[in-house]
Amino acid sequence: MDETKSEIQEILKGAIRAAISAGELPISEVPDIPFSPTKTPEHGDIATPIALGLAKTAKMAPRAIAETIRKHVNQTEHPSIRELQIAGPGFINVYLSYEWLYDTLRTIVSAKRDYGNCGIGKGKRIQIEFVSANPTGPLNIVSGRAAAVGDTLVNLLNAIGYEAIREYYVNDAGGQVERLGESIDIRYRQSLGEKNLEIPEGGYQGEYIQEFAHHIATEEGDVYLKHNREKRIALFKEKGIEHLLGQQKASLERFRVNFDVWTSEEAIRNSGKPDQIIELFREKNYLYEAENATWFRMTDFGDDKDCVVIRSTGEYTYFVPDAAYHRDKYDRGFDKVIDLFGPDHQGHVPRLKNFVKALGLADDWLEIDIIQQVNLVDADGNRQDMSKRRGQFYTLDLLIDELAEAVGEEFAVDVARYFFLMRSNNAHLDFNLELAVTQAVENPVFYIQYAHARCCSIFQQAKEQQIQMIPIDDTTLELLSEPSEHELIRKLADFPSILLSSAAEREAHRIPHYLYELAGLFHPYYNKHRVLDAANMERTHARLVLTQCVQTVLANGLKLLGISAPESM
RNA sequence: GCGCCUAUAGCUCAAUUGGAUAGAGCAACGGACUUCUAAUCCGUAGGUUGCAGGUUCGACUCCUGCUAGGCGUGCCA
Repeated sequence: MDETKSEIQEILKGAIRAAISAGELPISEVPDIPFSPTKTPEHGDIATPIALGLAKTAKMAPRAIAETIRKHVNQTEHPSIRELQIAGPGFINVYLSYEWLYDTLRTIVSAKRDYGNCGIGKGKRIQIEFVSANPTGPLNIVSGRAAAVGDTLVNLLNAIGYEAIREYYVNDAGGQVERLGESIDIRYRQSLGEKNLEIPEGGYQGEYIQEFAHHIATEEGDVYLKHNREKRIALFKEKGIEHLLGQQKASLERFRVNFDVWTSEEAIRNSGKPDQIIELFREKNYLYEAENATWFRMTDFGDDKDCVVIRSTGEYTYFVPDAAYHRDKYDRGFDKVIDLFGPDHQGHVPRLKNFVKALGLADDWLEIDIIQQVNLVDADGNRQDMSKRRGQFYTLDLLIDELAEAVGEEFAVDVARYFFLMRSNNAHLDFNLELAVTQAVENPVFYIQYAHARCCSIFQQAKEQQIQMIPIDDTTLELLSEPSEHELIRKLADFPSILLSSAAEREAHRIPHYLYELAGLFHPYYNKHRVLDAANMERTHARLVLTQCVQTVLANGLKLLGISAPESM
């Protein structure tokens, strides 16, 4: 399709050039030819608003310009153009020869699993960091959204020729995990019968902490009481991280998200890189001392406030290991890194970017994308706060469990992933668990999967009727002459550009919407026309090719989303 | 106060770099299984794109102001 587009561009440019020479178009330069999307087949295969754009400089009516351009296209010289039509305020609608549709099918059949992919990324290495939840509790549905989106983004980037990997930053250092250790300690001692203990301010109230502490108490008894409090907290912190991180890993695996690299904040802190960075910043005179702390001159980088990098206690704030972590990413040779953040870390974005700049790295090396929040709403539509510390949240596992009861385990993951992936990243998502479960059965993902299953079923039937597939070159594709067939093939032809723009603009949700539209063309076609017809084998073979192509594109798209493509339902 | 995100059909959401008549699903109503799978199809109905201006051939999209909600905003991450 890209080749066809540039061919059309050249033809139109030639026509404009000829019109200028003939003195019929008073402009000095031949412009680039933009294309506008054709929403309906009535707008042709390709459409351009070029005449509208030239109206001002040429001081002519757009339709008159379009007419002039059309006049200078010698159609007999260009068999790829079936018809040029001028429509609306002055759009030039290009109807291509049907041959391009059949070429699309040939392309799909030969590319198969690779159809839609391209090499634009040239093998450049990209790291995407996402989820990166604190190891202080189970993953909630917010992390589920991030996991689904990040995972798909990596698939998309790999499909367009990058070498992308998934990375998870484990915040196993700092105040939060300290509170975790303290909270386990309290629950542990309570479990052993100690009274008058309370979870401290900022501690973790969730039941899972009680259960875990109780488990330690019953399994290992009071052996930890022989240590002093500080030592106990350190031990419990370590035990807690191991336990909760293990839980998170299991949840992610169940959700079909497999990270390539897990990086520990503790390890970064101990690597010496934070100290090197402080040293570097000091040399560059980015730091100063005030109020007993060490500050970074963020205002020199355009921020309105400076920020503390070394607390009065002597500890680094999270900025330092974070900057060190990004330095580490750079040292590992990534051409680009993408961080997916939640909106609660939005304030961190300009600062992290400034730190990266202070390290001397290029501005566009680090990209930070925000995935908007997921709000929990009750049956009346009222928002409920989620708080890991207070123990109020819905876990990803609970979501999948509930969905699994309605539709089974495999489809539960499909439904959940689709649910998160169909939204654009900056849509604030109101989540009602009850509704999600009752609507699971009506989830649009089944519409897509069912279309795929139907394709498979046709081939199953063909096999039973002993209808053999024949080579595509021996197939009379011209028999695919129904408008609905042309529309289907046009949609199939869109896939590569949808994939590309979806990856390039980090808009994973376009894939689910595209697949839904494709299924939405296939189902009516299936209902109206029969593929297998013993009385018309020539057409049967042509339609089998079309069916195969629909199946291929659906399967390729679903694979990008990490959603299964069932052969029967 | 300042910064970011959001506001589209009763509900949940789409709409490619500014393009032609703003689209789906759910919910409502009426139809279609002796058929390659009815998790499907066909039809009806549903809109001042939060409000007010501006930019231009053209605005859901860009700019300004306003309203409402969410998030963030110097030693939590």
